[in-house]
Amino acid sequence: MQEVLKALAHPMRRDILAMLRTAPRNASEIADKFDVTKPTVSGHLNILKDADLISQVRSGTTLTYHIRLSVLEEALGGLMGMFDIGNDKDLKEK
Amino acid sequence: MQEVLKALAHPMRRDILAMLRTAPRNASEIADKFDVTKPTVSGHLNILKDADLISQVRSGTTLTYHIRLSVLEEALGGLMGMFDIGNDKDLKEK
DNA sequence: TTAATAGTTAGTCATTTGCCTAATTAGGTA
DNA sequence: TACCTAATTAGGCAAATGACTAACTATTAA
Repeated sequence: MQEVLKALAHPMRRDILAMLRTAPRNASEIADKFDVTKPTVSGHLNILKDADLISQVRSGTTLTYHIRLSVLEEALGGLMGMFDIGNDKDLKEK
Repeated sequence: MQEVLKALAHPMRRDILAMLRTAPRNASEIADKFDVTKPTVSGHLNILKDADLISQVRSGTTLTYHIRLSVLEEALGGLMGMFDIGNDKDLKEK
């Protein structure tokens, strides 16, 4: 969870995840969407990968990135649980 | 949302929020729970306050901190929405 | 094997973070 | 007033972050 929250703390990384939510993309496609250099994007991708929020698949010279939605869901779920938020389970207070 | 996610990225700040979730506390009570100095805790409280995740009420010399759960809920809700997560609304895909 | 392309890693630098100690502010009380 | 306690702000420092340019690795194609 710590890794995931750190990863989510940067807006560009959230935007990368959001664009991968639609479809997988390779590094160049991702980099084109942002006004920074490729190495910078590569760094952000590494952080997302360390948090296990994305996976990569090589095909020739290109690396395609996929979002790992379940990891995101688990982290957010854990956070909600930590604060007892989102329990639609109609108020089953003790 | 940016401020909230930055605030949530530090474990001590999440723990502070979790303890305020149970009941309001003053700065000393909070500081006692952690193995750091008061100024350090005060710094974390400032960051939580900047994110609007807590509010403070003075009573004499003591400041009592309250969690602002709605802010947390909104931020997490926004995040879920950003990734289309947690829509229990039985799959109403377009 | 030489070259071209996709992408990463290495190295540098400025800024931010997180912690500490010391000093200061705010309020209550003798 | 003077003093005590609660808590903050100020200042300093090491480590982490986020960006860049330059150099390197990996794969395909001529």
